[in-house]
Amino acid sequence: MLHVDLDQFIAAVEVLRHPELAGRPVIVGGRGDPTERAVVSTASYEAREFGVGSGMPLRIAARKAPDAVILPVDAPAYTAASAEVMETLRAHPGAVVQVLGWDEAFVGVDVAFPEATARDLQREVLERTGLHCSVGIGDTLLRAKVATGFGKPGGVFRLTAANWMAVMGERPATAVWGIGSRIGKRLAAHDIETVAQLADADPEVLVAEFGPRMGPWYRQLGRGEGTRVVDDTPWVARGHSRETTYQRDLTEPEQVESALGDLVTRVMADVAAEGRPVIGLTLKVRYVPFTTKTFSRRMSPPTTDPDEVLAHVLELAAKRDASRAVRLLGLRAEMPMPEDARDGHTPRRSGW
DNA sequence: TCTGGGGTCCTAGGACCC
DNA sequence: TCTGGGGTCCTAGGACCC
Repeated sequence: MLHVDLDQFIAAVEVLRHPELAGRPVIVGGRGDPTERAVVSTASYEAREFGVGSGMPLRIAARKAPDAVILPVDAPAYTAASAEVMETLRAHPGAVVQVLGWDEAFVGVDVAFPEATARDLQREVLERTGLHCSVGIGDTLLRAKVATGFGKPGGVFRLTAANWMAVMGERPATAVWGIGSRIGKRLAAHDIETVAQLADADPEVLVAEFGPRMGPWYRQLGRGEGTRVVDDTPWVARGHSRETTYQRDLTEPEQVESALGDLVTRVMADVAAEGRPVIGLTLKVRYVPFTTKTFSRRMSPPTTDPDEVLAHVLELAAKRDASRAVRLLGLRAEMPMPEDARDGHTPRRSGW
């Protein structure tokens, strides 16, 4: 299968509609104001030369790349561009498309020369959308996904059982999709540093450290093994959440109450669009010294009434430490899965 | 005057029931 | 002067991804 990943997607969409920005460092994040609390969504390759990357505070990014053009996030524009890209992939004969996000998808094809298909897809996407992409080829979703990184920008790379260890074995375990820095540290505590060491790790050690499910799972990741089928079953969201980092910390109870009302309104708008009730709520509170608490509760019976949800949210909020200023509030509503989406009918995790 | 926003899944521990 | 064992549900927290 193939994994298609648009190059610097958000920045590329911005350059398409602002051609005068081509070749300049472009940073997209927040409301485009580097004095605000926000982070970088995407930096163009020119901006990355200055050490700017995704997730970096916008304020720091502006300091590193003082001449960069900083633009606000325009989600509807990226959603539209993404839809155009995915339609292009689906239009390729025989392609099964599993969308992972705005800028990437797995594409299942049954062909003798996947490199040729990869080049075809790159050309089709470029011709129809003006966007460049990199393509990974693999015999598992994981290998295809990891392969794409070696193809960037604009290239094609293949990773299979035949070359996985040769290419990945000596790299850090965190080079694998699904092993982040935290798990990397816990692995290192057992002298598991590389992909090869993870692949050969003692299963009992991993089970003892990570549990009966995640232990064997991480070992499998080290081997590059996993799903071999692209699943284009439409995604069904398990829930919807909204969160806001306030530009000025909330100190008064009335401020918190009104902010919670806004959150409930936004979350319930998404929930109402789904036509499924709320079966659980999680309230997230980030205090001023950077600490986060969550409060959750099940809803029985399920409800679609925003007023009822608000009453429950206010009860949850009463559990917070009211003496501390609030920097962020988040609310997640969990919804029941539709009958026909149970038991793996919809992919349990995208891509895995 | 560091540290967004939207998702998913797993684990631990306590409550509760039989 | 004794409190097993299995199962499920709930809450809180952690980790990962784009």
